[in-house]
Amino acid sequence: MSDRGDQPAGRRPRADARRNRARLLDTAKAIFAEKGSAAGLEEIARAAGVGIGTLYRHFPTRDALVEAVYRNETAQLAQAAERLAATHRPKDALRQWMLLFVDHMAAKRGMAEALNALVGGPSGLYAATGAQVKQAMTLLTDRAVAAGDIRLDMDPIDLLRAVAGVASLEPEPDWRQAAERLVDVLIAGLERAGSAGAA
Amino acid sequence: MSDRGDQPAGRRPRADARRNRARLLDTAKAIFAEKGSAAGLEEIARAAGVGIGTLYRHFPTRDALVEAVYRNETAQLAQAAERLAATHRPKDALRQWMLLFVDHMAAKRGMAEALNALVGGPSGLYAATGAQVKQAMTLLTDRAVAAGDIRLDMDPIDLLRAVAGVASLEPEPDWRQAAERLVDVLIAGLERAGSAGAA
DNA sequence: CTTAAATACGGAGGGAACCTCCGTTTAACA
DNA sequence: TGTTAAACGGAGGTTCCCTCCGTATTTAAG
Repeated sequence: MSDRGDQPAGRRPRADARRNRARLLDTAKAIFAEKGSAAGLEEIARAAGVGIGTLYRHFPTRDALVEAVYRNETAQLAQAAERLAATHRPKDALRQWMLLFVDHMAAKRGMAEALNALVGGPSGLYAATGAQVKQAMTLLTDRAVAAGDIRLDMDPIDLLRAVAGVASLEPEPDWRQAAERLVDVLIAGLERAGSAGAA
Repeated sequence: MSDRGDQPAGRRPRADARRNRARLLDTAKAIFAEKGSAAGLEEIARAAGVGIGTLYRHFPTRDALVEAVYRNETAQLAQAAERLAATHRPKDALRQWMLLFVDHMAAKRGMAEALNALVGGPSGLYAATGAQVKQAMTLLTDRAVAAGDIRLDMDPIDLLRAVAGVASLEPEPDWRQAAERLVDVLIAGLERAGSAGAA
């Protein structure tokens, strides 16, 4: 199962509530992975063995459900950023983490779409998880800039958006490879960004 | 109005059919620009003063309508590619055209989404218009490669996808600027692509 | 153990959008 | 002007979204 859930104070949450919540998360994860995050919510509820009302009580919006499902994934991603920052030289850490980001999109097909949206809104939905990703990326780019590895006069999150843009479309066979190439092109470009605009 | 429409042989197409088709295109263009290409089709039909059945007869799927609406825009884009190729040095032409691509996304807000999808499927929907864009991009990158300006071991269309990824999200204020920066980073990266992977 | 109160369950049903189907209307051509 | 192919338009079936509320279950107090 994939969630712990805190209850700050008062009565203990009911056993069935916790059980159903966990079931919904697991089921949703499976179905999102298979059919993308546009899958029907009624289908998820049915597959989880609960009523549609229960789904909506736990996750008032589709976004809330998507975010809850992928909270674990993004948490892993954030952890990895810290680990890489501790064990690799700045530029390598950045590059590897972006590739890891690609891998996470590759792992579950439906996740591409979700991660894309996750990175999407500055203050919008997904704010909580989106911030994790943003923070991880910022950590890595700041380090690389400080080390003099790269120059960066843009929002680092836009680099991820670019990668996501390549990865979030139809399942072409060499899709992951394309994303990897793009990462390398971006890294190479960052090493001298600012000197290309002399048209 | 925005469409000519050919009729290969036989009876001349009816006047009302041509009129309604043109109205639908103009109305759809306006509404897509305002609300994105997810706007309701019934709304478009109503605004154009025709029945929903008429809309579906002319454009059997939502994609068919979107493609028809943006066919002109992408045709312009394709023309611009040839013009730039004729008047600029290869690398500059490529860069300028990618910026033009950004401008087109900026022009009509709803178009970002549409262009994104346009560039999306390799053989999927939007095949016809998508090919125009792909061809333009390929022309420019081939030239730049031949001139020795850049190295390119990836599908050139992925570069556009990356740009589209940055541009197709929430309306951040400095959005167009971000896309421009990305173009420059990409161009810079292409000038030495292949040497960054030495992790 | 019993019981009251709080909490959660589940699905009926209203609403919106999609798309099809077909009886009616209109324009093209002789 | 008459015939006929083509086009019109909207009613209605389907699917999904989400809300609302009567019923069932769990908790914890007595």
